[in-house]
Amino acid sequence: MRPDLDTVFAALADPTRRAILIMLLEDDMAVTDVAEPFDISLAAISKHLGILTRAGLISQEKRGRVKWCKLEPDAMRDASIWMQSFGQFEAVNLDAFERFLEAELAPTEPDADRPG
Amino acid sequence: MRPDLDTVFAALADPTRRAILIMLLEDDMAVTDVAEPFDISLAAISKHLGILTRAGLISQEKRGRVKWCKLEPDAMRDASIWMQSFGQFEAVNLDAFERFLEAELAPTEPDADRPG
DNA sequence: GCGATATTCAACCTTCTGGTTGACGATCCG
DNA sequence: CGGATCGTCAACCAGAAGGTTGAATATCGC
Repeated sequence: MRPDLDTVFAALADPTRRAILIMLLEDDMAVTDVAEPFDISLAAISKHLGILTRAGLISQEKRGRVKWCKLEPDAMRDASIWMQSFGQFEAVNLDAFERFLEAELAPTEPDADRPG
Repeated sequence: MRPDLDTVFAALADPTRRAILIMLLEDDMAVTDVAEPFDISLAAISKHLGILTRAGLISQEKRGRVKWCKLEPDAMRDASIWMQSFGQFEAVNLDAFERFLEAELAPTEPDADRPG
């Protein structure tokens, strides 16, 4: 399923949720561990994770009593593509960014498990 | 001034506002002309334009009694970079990637998005 | 000056959002 | 088994978001 841009952008509009996404860049995490650095209730975090899940930005898998949260970058790609239609970001540091990526990606094997 | 990601993403989360941005891709427009294809009041459109302006996504310049709206793609730039990091490059070395992100985004927004 | 046009302001309504707390269903472990 | 841990649910609340309408402000053109 492809959540619409409304849902994705709305999910991204909250700083807590963006912080969660950044945390998940490092590694998959359990709900309790996601909640740890924040000053809000576990229930609130649980809601945020629900919103991120409905937006397709993460997925959640329950193993035992622990629910693991995993980044799902595909949803963001759609939104990213939408934004790029506004194009002309040439002023940005994309040069630096691409050089960085080349350096990072070149040594490793191209990922086989990533659809198109 | 650099509006923060909260403001930009929140502005993008509304379909009316995204439609307005697409219209402005073609050409600068007066407020009344922006409102024309929509089924909501002019006042509502005026509010949307205010939100887009505060997000830095457009600018408004008054000439005579007509206020011209102009696309300002720069604001989308930060958000676009932020998103691309997740959308396309999650397989990269994340430590290095985060340092890159920090360098790109931190100067304007100290740690709102990066707890701990 | 006056009426028409362009846009915003102010007040209001309803719905959504993000937070709380307390109770609950599962699951692990001693 | 029984207690602790993990996570969600339900009810509730304050405030923000998106819409409305009607009045107000500016500017244009005659």
